[in-house]
Amino acid sequence: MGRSPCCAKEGLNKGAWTALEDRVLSEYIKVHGEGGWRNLPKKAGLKRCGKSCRLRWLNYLRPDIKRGNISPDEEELIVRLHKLLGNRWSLIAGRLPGRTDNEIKNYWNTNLSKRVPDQEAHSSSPSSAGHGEPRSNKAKNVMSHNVVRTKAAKCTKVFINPQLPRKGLLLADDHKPEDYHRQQAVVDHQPDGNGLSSPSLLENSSSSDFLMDFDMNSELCLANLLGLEFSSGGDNLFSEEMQLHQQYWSDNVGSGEDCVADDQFQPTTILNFQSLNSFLNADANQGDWLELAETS
DNA sequence: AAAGCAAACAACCGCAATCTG
DNA sequence: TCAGATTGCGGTTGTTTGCTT
Repeated sequence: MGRSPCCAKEGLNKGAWTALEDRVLSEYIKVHGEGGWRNLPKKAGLKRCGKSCRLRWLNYLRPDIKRGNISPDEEELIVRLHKLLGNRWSLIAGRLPGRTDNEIKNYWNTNLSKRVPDQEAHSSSPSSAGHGEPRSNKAKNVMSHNVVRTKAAKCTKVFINPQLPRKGLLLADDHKPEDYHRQQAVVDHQPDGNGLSSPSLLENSSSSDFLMDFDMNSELCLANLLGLEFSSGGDNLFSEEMQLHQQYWSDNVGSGEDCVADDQFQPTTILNFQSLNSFLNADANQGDWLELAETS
């Protein structure tokens, strides 16, 4: 019943890897490079499943891996990223050079999940079920209820239409009302040294809608983001809005709440409607006010 | 010293996403 | 376009290690 195994199990080694197996795998990958995991064991002469080889390489044998001694800074970053992203270990690991998703996951489950406030542990960490609950409790991965998440997409622009009492923000392209007139002024962006944008006014229009491009560099480390500030581009029509966004980001992104980036941390801005409501003094519903405009 | 227990961590498994022919 | 193959991710489990009694 069920799906067939990923590879034939007969005669394959399981359990801990030996030093010899490690050496064989490392040597093989040095020569042939990563990839082709399914056939790798046969070619390398290992009695292991391809998945097992991949895991062993990625988590332990790769030369650029740091292991153990997670620093307080890293720890803090893990906590914040987890609050932001939930149990998306690979994404979290991607922000911590040299750390693997498995290590971070283990570290979280054995150390951090016990320390973070109950509220968070329960809302975003299914594996926090480790608090005395049986291991067989197969909690599925559930995102924090207050985190909005989308498919990965390069989304950089948030449109705000103040004419719809601070809730007119746009819907995703698919759902945009036909009568919507995008008369926004356009705020251009000039990436600064942090890879962030420094919006500047390009064009104005009779409407006070505007477009802001956060343009976070895909390589931007969250550590940079946590302390980010927008430059408002001087006194202009949009200063107030800029300040609101700056306030939002420093209040919420900075603390890791109610905001999430896409899978590659590509330029994506997703604003939780409750948070936005609170600072826009609006009463929007999800989908009422937010648009992520795909730019690629 | 030994048994019991819990914590830590390495590895496995199933599923989903992505790739490829 | 689609089905099968492959890869990657995250939850779970098994084993080892260290502490306590």
